[in-house]
Amino acid sequence: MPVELKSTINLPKTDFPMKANLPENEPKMLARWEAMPIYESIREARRGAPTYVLHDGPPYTSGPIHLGTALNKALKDFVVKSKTMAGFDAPYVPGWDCHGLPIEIKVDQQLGRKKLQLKPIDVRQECRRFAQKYLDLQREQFKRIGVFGRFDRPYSTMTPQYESVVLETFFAFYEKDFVYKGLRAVYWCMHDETALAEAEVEYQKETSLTVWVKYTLLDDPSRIAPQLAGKRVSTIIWTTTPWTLPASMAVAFHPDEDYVALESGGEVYLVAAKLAPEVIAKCHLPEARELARFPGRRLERANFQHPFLDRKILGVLADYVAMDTGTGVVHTAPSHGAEDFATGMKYGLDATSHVDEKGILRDGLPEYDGRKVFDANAPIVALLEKRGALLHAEKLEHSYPHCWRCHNPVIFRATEQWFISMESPMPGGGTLRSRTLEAIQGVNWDPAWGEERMFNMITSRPDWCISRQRVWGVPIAVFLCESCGKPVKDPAIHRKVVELFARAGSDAWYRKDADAILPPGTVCSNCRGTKFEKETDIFDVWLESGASYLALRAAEPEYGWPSDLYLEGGDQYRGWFQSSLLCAMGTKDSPPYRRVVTPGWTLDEQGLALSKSRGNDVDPVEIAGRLGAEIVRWWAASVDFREDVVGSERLMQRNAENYRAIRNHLFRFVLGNLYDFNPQTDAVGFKQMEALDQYMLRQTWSLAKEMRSWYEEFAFHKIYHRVNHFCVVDLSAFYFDVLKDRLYTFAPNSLGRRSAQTAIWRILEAMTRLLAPILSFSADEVWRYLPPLRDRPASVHLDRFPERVHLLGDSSVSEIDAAQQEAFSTLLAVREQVLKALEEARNRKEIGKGLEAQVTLVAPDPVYSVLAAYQPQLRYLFIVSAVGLERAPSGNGAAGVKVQVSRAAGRKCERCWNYSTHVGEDRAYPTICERCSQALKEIAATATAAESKGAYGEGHG
RNA sequence: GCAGGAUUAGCUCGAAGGUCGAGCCCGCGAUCGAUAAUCGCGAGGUGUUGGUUCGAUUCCAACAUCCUGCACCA
Repeated sequence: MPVELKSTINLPKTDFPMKANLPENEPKMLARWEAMPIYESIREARRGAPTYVLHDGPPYTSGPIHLGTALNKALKDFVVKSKTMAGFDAPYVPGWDCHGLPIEIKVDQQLGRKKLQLKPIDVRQECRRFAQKYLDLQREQFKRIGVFGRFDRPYSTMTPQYESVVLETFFAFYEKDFVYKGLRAVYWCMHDETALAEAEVEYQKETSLTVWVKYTLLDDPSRIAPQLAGKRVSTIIWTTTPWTLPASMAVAFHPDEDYVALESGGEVYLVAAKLAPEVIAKCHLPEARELARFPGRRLERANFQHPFLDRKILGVLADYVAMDTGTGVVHTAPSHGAEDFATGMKYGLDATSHVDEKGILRDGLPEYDGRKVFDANAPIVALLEKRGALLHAEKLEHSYPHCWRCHNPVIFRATEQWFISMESPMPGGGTLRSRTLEAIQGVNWDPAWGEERMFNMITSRPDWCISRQRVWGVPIAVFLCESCGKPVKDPAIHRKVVELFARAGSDAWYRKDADAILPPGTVCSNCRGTKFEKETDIFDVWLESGASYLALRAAEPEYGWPSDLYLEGGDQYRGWFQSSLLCAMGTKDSPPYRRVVTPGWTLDEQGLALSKSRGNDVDPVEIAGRLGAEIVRWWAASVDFREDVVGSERLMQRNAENYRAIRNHLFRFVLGNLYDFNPQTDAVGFKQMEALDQYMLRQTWSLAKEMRSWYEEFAFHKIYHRVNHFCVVDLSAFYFDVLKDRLYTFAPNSLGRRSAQTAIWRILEAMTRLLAPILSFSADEVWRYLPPLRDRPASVHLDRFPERVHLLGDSSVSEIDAAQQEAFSTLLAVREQVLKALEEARNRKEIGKGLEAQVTLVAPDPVYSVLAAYQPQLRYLFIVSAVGLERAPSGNGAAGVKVQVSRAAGRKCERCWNYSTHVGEDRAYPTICERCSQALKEIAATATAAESKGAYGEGHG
């Protein structure tokens, strides 16, 4: 084709790159946002608008973020940005959870033996440094994946202001008498003299001496079974820890399992039926004979004699009594086992521990008193033998808990702990538990099963143990009377300590002596004592994070009550959702959230958890550096987050491909065809537009409404799939393909071309805004390539979602034109038939591209009349050179349309590639068709006009 | 063991008591005027076993597998 002819074709032109080069360009965009600064600009733009508060759950600062964390933050970002674009003032204050055991353990490991020489205040300093390091790292990582928020002033549980609110929250419970101090069995390392958390315990193989011990029944045995009247009856327990026998307070039976009374050698033994054979063998009970059989519950509250102490032992029931080893009868020492303790509480048993912090037995018989627990085993066994209570002893290898740090065996030991009672009476009636259960029903749980789950957990949870024997946390800042041990409860003193914390942080508790904090002349209300010591325990970190929204509001009262949304993983039903709820109920008697949304877990393609050691780990920051943060975001939008989601390298790759399609199909194609379009002067009114353009604009407006409602229900994956479909199928494969003829070959300023440009411009303007919450980088990149408009904000993120006027241009245009809608769905259905027929012709080598063909349609009514009405458009819709139409006598719908394909008549126009019988009629251009001839005349006329007028501005500059 | 959840195409998803469907991937082809692009055609599936029903992938029950919490090895 001659150069001057080629130059009359309006080919796309844009600097908007096909290759996103996200890893390189995203940081530039981040720098631009930082310079604005974007978060503050958005808040400013929404000042005075109704607020929407998503309260951030604080991630723990002990390492870099992982894919689950990234998903969590991306989802929150989608919510905040979409609310912003919907017109809300949606602040987002990210938070971090900095205290607690995992950090203290890691710091312990770093310090090694040095820790023993350090004061608590120094250890805390190390922990603070550790937490701050990861807070800073995570902050950068969240920003890198495009999250907007108040990152320069986040909330953190280790700031003085926050710590003071934690303490204040505790005092609110304390002053209302929700708090008590009591015993509880915890893991205890006697070597390190400290309580251990579950996380600090590791199991190792250990050989222990196990014993079968006789407990004699004190009651009249006929009350259990008449056959036992007058007999000498005992039960047999089995234990691997003989040293706990001095603390034995009860024997536990399974309520529903069968027990038998075995007579042997003139005595009767009560053991589980299922274990009777084993007991007979091990304890050498000759000629054992079953006298009676009954369920374990018959033995509840029976009285037995302790084998060597002057103590009545109570028969109790417990579901955990197992029937696989032992005797089916469990000796119960409430001070030395978690379950034993719980059972003890239920039956009101004494849980006082007579084992001291060094693991030494106190207040016992001379045989074992003063010995370390494991050293007491042998003398206790000897004692049992002497008293005739030992039926059998043997060695057993089993797994036993050990201290993670010194690797010595640990024990259970009842110690004093602080609790918030779930049965605390509330001022307005009910208890903390019952009022919380009521409140749960007023929250919008999403998914809905959350309500039942939380309800069940609150129903069955024990009192909240809020104390820990650790240093990295907020101290329970209560004074204890030195003479009577009673804690001081005085609101005036509490206020003073809270103020101290707010001023100097909780480190002050470690720096100052009690006397320096307490007002002079403080007297114990219990014993009139005047000397006090400081409680050394710290709070459970869940109490800290549970106070997060209270802390945020204390600092900035403009945050309303309650917050609109909490969004965290399912593990937070036990954690943050629950602790936040209880803290809010205790202080404000209402839940802290209106709605709770729970994403699923992030797993690999096999459904396994992601982990570095497994090698299936996907690092979101690494992906951002290699493929782009946008890809992580696009992935986060693609999955149905309410269920477990899959994250893998393969999926990231696929989403990178998919992203590229959106970029080319939508962004680049439209921008390339707007190079000479100035909306102020070139836009065509809706009513003057081509029917196809009108139809596509209405489709887009319908999509916009759909997307807005999906944003409202957080159905991001629906947005993802619908947008994908829209870009690939509706736009690229159909609309844009059809439009190329009009955009490229029509005279630049012709109505047909301007109509198309107006439509694609409006579509892109709308889609850019609608995608901004998810594709935050790309949308803002596109923003800078869009034709300039007055009042266009500096960033898409400062703008709002499109309204009807932005797509339909005029409120007089109806949203829906049912007839047009119907007609196009018919035309599209026929189009499919045509494309199939063309493909068949292509396979027969009759044609190559569609324009080499002409088709004849034989259609029945009502399809025929639709086709007839749109006849002049059909060749463009089908991208062929000519369409003939005949009425068929009968048939059914679009599927009944017959399509005949033949080679197009005439010659190929060199300019537009359509075939026409009129090619050659223009003497100036003998190789072009009549349409092109007309177009060239228009171009020439415009050029002449422009010349006479002088400079001609080609759209925007 | 307890509580909650899941199972639909190779992958990510959508729908629905009535032949399920989309995009990607894959195969074949067209095109070199969206070109490290674009277009067309094609192939491909409801975890297992029962029950309710004219009809079940959908409703119900069991089972299997997986995920998340929690409890536990005296």
